[in-house]
Amino acid sequence: MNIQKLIDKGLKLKSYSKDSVIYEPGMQPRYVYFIKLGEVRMVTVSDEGKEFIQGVFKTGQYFGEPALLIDRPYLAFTIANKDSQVIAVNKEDFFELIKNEPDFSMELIRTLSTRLFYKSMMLEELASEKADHRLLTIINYLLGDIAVGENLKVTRQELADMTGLRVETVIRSTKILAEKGLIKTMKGKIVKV
Amino acid sequence: MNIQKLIDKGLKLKSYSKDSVIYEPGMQPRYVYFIKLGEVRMVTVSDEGKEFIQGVFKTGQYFGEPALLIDRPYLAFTIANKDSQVIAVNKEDFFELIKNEPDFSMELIRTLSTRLFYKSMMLEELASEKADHRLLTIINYLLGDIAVGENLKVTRQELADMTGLRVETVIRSTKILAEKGLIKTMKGKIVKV
DNA sequence: TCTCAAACATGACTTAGATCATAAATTAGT
DNA sequence: ACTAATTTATGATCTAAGTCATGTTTGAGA
Repeated sequence: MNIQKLIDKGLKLKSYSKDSVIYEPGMQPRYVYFIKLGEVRMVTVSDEGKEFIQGVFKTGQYFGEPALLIDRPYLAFTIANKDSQVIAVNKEDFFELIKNEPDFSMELIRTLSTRLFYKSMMLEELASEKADHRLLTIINYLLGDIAVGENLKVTRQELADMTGLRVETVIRSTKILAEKGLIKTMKGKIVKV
Repeated sequence: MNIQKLIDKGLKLKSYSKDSVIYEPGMQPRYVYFIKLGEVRMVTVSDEGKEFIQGVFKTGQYFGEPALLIDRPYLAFTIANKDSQVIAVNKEDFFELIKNEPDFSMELIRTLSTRLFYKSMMLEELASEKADHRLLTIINYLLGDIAVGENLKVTRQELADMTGLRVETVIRSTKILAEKGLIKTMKGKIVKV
């Protein structure tokens, strides 16, 4: 979906400063959010305060549709990772978009499928595999996005919040993976080889 | 989607006997499967042989689209839970369906959203919560589908395979939940109150 | 280049849930 | 109604990962 098109339609652009909350669990969904600029993380928080990163959304991507489409309160927080500008598209406009822009509708179906695929993979990992395997799987997944020689701009804490492990475990496990030669690290950072 | 319509179009009806495999991990997707009659489970299996139930699909539902839509090999097995009849719709026909049947396209978007919602919920559970909480969450989820007084036709093993726990743990935990009055059991079966 | 906060590291101890073994209760098929 | 096969049950260990405590390294901003 072309963001400019949405702006042309007169839809409102909202700004969120780093770490501000866009929506939180329990709220009734009213908008789908298209990111014009910035980055947003979607996290669920357990009763004991443990965070789990459900996803990260970047410039050009959108989030919040599933809850809106099936009309159920949000499960997660979405929080700006950086100062961000988003366009909030209300329900009616979003349904219009699906109806009248067949390309968008197809694109949405693909996006949802991709996310579903990722979640299925992670579910399998969390349900069945132990720390090392779990870690290696997301590391490889994240490495897919970057170029050889680059390093992952992700902290151990973030890896922990994506795998359901604790920082200490992630630290110990990455060390083991590096020793086994399954990943390469430089000054703590994980680099693509 | 109306199954009869698909049959009228001359699409082939395939039969699978209980426990036969419809597709397995690694295969390149060629069809989307509409269930005319029966029931199918989608399971991933870890290296150590542990099964995880990704989903269960019943008469009138369809499965296998995400992999086909994003053109990635299947992650899971799908296996007939009962003798089943399914219509295999090939890629071209499926894309036709999305393009030419706006109702179907909307329905598909909603279906994908619902599954995404369920997976997000389960991910949060597996990543952060302990056995009892995890179990109670799927039990309540499953109870949503049945009437008061009815009991869940799910074995402890199946609950284990949905939560990533082991049978013994599920057995011990259900007992605890029943003692706490959070669920009700009769002759081992969990009943809706 | 110095300082402070964030991120990484490591050891010691605890624990939830896995594993293994064995038995009782249900259910299904004849 | 009777056997065989599932499914549920329970006790005794074992272990991966969590927890807690206390460093050390790295990097961002003055």
